[in-house]
Amino acid sequence: MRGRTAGGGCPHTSFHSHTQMPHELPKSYEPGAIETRWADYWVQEKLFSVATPPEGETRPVFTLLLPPPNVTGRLHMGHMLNQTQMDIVVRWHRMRGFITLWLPGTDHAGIATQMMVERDLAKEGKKRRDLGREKFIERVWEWKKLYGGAILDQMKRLGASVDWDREYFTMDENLSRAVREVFVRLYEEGLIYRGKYIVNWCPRCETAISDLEVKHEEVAGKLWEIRYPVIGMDEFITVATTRPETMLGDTAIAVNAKDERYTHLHGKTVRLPLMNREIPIIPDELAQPEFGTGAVKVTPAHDPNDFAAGKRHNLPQIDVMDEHAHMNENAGAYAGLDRYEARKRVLADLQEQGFLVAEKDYSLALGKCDRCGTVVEPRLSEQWFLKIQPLADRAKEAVERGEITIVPENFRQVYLNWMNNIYDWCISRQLWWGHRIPAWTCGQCGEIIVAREAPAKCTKCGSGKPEQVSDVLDTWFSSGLLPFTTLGWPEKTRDLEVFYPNTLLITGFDILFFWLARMIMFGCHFMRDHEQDAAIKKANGDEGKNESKNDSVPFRHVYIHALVRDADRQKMSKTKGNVIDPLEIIERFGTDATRFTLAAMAAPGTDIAFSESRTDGYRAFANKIWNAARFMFMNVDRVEPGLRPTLSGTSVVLDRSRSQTLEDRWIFSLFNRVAKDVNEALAAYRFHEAANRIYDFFWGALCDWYLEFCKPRLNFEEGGDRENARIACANLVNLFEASLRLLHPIMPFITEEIWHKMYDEDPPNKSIALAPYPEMTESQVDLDAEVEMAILQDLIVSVRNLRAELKVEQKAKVPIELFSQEPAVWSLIRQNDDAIKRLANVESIVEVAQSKATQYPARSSARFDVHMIYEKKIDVAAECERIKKERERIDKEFANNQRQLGNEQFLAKAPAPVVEGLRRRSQELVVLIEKAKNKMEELGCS
RNA sequence: AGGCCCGUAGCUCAGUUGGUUAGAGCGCCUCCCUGACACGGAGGAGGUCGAUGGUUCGAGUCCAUUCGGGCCUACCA
Repeated sequence: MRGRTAGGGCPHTSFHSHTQMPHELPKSYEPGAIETRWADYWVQEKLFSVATPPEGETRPVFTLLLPPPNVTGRLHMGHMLNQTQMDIVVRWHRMRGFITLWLPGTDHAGIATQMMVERDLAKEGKKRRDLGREKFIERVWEWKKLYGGAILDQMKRLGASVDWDREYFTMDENLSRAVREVFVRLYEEGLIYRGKYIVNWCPRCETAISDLEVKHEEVAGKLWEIRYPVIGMDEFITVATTRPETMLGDTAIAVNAKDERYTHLHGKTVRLPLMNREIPIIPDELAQPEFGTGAVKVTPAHDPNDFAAGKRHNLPQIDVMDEHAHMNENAGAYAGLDRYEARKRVLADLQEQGFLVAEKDYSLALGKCDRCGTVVEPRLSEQWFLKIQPLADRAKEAVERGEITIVPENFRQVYLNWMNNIYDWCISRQLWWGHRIPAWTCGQCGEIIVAREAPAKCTKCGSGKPEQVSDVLDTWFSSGLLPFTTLGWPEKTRDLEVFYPNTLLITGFDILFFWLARMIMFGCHFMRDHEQDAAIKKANGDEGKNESKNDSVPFRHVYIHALVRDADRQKMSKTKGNVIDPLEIIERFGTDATRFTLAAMAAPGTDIAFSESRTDGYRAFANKIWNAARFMFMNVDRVEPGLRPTLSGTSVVLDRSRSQTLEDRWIFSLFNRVAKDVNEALAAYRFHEAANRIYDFFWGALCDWYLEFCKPRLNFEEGGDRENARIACANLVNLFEASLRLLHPIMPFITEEIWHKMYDEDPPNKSIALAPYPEMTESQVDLDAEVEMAILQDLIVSVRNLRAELKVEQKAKVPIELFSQEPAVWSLIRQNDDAIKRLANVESIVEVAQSKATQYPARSSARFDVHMIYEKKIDVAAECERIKKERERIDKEFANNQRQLGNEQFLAKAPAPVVEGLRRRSQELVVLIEKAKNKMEELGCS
């Protein structure tokens, strides 16, 4: 239900019926109902859906991909920060006239989703193997249908202006087809290979995981030294290990060839304790003389370095564990034991048999599964790998050459460092949920067939029904393709032509390598011959810099956002229990206030310590806006019912033809300045600057000064001029409307609500989101007005200041005497006599020919002296104290100025405006010092 | 082991290429329920910018060292 809260009556009923104001607004802003209403409206009206632009389109394009949240996910503060920033940038571009596409979707999240469903199954006492692969996958799809949309629904509450018609899921048929295509092409190009290598294995998830999915944790462990008897000699060789149970799989001892301590043992063998196996001593660089004893055990099946050494020396690989990290039949007497149990027994037995030499405290970086925390076990297994170097080279180049810019810039270096030290990527996972690898094994001859569709028979031996490999692909393999697959690849679609490369990517640094790096690798590889529509590329410009740029990159700009922490700067985590639920915050303060908080705190590169008190403050800001609107409506309804804004392009319309009051000139000047700053801030992702600038303008300038100045003009009934009131109203309405547009990207809901009301629910666009964004109009910047206003403000504040100090009753009006040496100041004060009286609570202003600065109570500025006529016992001591303090400050500054101005080096080297400014200030200071001195004398201060 | 970031008012944070008097929100103190708003208005207190040294006419800002806090990358047994 949209519509005014007052309901019922005709909005244009005449001004005489005082019972019914057309714009009746509640006294305070309640965001809840208003926000959900507009959130629904935006989705239902499909306001942000983008049709494929036809040939010949000449508008600039802005494309942004939503980093797909896991289907299993629930919205957290990180999402909200990310999405708020994206929405701000997206709304801003849309309002600036870009064809703006923001693509939403979710990620199938292999391990996470499988775990969720396995947990459900466990409640029924079942395991996934009880169901079998097909049934299990059906079950996952059911789960996805039921819960998978939750996070996207939550997004709607944030107001995210995405194109819901283009929502994707990484397991959609078209995206899956693209994944198969990519796999096959990479395989055909020789970039994907299969082989038996050591991978990171999670015994709980029962799958291989990539290097990135291993989190290292520094723990206090032990280093055990074990001695192996050298055969045929009365000697032992001692090695050190942190994982003694792996010694069961040792197939050699390595020593460094240059290590003279062991030269005499070259070519000898040792007897492996517990297993009673004879293994050689080999010279290999694996052993570093400086470390430990200089000799190292070699276990090719359980350690990546040992694996490599084993290859060099043709050593057997003895795998002593199974996929659950239990010891297997190769572990002899220890078969069947869990790895840690086996460790205990092995150590005990070694001890007993006299082979354990020492047990030392040792700090080691233990690798744990990112997903479940289980200690990762290096495991020898058959996996699929992506040869990364060729892809990384291009991906590196794209960033080095500036075809992709990264903000904040330090992440550029992080990215390049990583690319420079990259290893092949293990892309196969032993899971059921995910994109199954498009490869088949022939049961007959063992041939591996990689194909887009299931082959009917073996391509080599011709026997029937090859079986598809059971592994699926790493989830990031498919999400790395999204920038082009969501636009229709491998088809050469018009969408690709228009929207690729994406303009921007906003994401967190935590998936810099997982996702961002992979998108760049895949994009540069698969889109290498791509060219964006020339007209659109030109329209987009980037000041012309884009035109020479390569169009294979997945996006032209990257903005990396910070981490949201709790108010005590602690990282939020479920285990710590300090997670702030954004929806709960929204419930309490409103989405707008929450968004504003995140924007205002989002200085690039700095983590955000989310504090509710800030949000509370911004809720007050929303309320302030609401009440300023009430004030405006109240006056419009009284002065000129039915008055609407004169929406004209990107500027604010100032009616300069008739009334040109100082406050109008001033606020319009300021507005334009702010518009300029905000546009610049947003262009540089300086969200906090944009937010603060608008906040200060709206509250500190518009509400605190402009509206106060306007009041008498609007009040024509009390003898005012009705025409003047009309002009004031029109200007106020236009200014307000433009301010709403300026604020809209950050606070979309309240701005939408008020904006519609300004047009009596019949606005020129379906949404303020489709109205143009304000830009600076140079001609409306009015420096004189700004200077004049500053003098008036200074005067008013001075008088308020005196009143507060003398504790003059709030209601009492006092006369003041004013002096200035400048005729211009005189006329300024005369023209604004009424405003000064009202805002400073002054009864009368008497112009005096002689300064009364020395008579208490008085204040001075460089431009005027004001003396208040008020009979009250003066606290001479306190006043002296105040002046003294002020003088100290001025003296210090003056001394500093003189020192600099007396310095020839400074005069010679400092830029002219700085010297100029200092000189001007010095003159002011001389005046101020003189005034203060006189006053002190007058008062008889010591 | 290598790299990165942070340390500014009681709290949370701004302070773009070094340039005149270091800012904001919240909190605190005083006064005011004035017809947009007490989620408000007016005024005020509060900082030797972690420490030391250097570059410079000039440093919160640049450099070095150091202390404290955080993060990322790394196959050293």
